[in-house]
Amino acid sequence: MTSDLASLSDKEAPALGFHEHDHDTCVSGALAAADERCAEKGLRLTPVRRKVLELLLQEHRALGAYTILDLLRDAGFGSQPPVAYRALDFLVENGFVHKVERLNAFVACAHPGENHSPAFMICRVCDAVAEAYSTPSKGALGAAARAAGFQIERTVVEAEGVCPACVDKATS
Amino acid sequence: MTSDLASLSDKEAPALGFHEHDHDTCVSGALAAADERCAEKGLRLTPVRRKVLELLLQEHRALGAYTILDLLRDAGFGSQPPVAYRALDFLVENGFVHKVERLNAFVACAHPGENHSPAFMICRVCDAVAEAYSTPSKGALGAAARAAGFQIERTVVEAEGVCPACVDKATS
DNA sequence: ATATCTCATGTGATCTTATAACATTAGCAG
DNA sequence: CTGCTAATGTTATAAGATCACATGAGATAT
Repeated sequence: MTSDLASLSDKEAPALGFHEHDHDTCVSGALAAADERCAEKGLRLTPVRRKVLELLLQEHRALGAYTILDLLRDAGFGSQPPVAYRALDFLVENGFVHKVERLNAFVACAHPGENHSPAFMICRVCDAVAEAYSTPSKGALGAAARAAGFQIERTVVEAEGVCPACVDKATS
Repeated sequence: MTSDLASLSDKEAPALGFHEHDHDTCVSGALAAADERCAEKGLRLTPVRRKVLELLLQEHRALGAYTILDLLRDAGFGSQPPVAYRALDFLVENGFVHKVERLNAFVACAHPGENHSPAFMICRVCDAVAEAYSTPSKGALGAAARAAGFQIERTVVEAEGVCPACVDKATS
C-alpha cells in the first residue's frame, strides 16, 4: 500500500463510529445504563464484569481477551484467562459487548438494550471498529436461508476496509 | 435492497452443503477447474496446495488448520503448522477456499472463479457449512458504510443456526 | 445468626489456533 | 551452470480459549 500510511505509527483510539464525541460522558452514561439494566433484569454486574465493560468503553476499540486480562491485572483483579473470558461471556451473553470474529476481539456495544444484530466496519489501517445495525433476514443471506430451510439464530456481519479518516490521510 | 434478492436464491440450488450430489465428480471437477485457472493466471498449484484443496473438497465441510495438517502428514507432506497455513493462505487469497471466521476453519469454495463475496450458513448441531452469495453493498451494512464514508474491501457474513436436516430431526 | 445453597471468582494446567524466523530446496531466467 | 525468486521444511513461540477444581461472597430459610 501507499507509503504515507507509515505516518500512522500512532494508532490512537478513534471514535465509536468514525466521529468525535464526548467520551467521558459516553463511558459513564453507558456504565450507568448497564447498572440499571442489570438491576431490572436481575443480573449481577459484579466488579470484574463492570471493570471489563468500563475498560472496553474507555478504550473504545476492539480489545483482545489477553489485553483485557492485562488491564484487569493492573486493576488488581485475577490475572488468569478464565477471569477475562468469564466476564466477557457474561457481557456478550447479555448484549453489553460484542465479539468481533474477524479480530478475535471484543468491543463494547454501541446500542445496548436494543436487542439487535450487530454489523461492524473494521479499519485495517487504524483498527477502528464502528458498529452499525444489520438486517440479516432481509438480504441475500436471509433469502438463501429461507430457500434452504435454514433457521438463523445468530449472524456475524463484518466489513473490513478503510475508515473515512484513513482514506483522507491516504489521499491527501 | 431486499426484494430483488429473492430471485437470486431461486435460480440455483440454495446452498451447496445441504443437499445430495455426485461427490466424486464434484471433487475431480473442482480440482481440474483449479488446475486450469491456475495455469491461466500463472499461479502455481503445487502438490501441497493441491492436496489441501483436494482434502477440503473431499471432506466437504469446514476443517481446522490442524486437522488439515494431520491429513497432510498422513499424505506424506510436512507436518508443521506453517505447511498447512501457507497452503491455506494461497488458496484463500486466490479464491479456492474461504475461511469461516466463526469456526476458525476453512472450507472449499462452492463457486470458484466467480469473484464473489461469500456468505455461510453454519449448523450448530451437525457443523455443516453451506455457502451462499452475499451482496454486502446492498444491505444495511452497505448503506451504513456509504453514509460513514467507509470503503469496504472484504466482508464476512456468517449465519449460525440449524440446518434443514437437523431441524427435521429435532421436530420429528 | 447461621447453615446452606448457588453463583462467581481464583488458579494452575492444558489445548487450539496462528505466526516469526531462518535454513533448504525447486523452478526458472540469463 | 549461475543466480534469482518463490515455495517448503523445521524449530520455536505467540495468541486465543477451555477444563477442572478449590475458594469465596450473597441470598434464603430456617
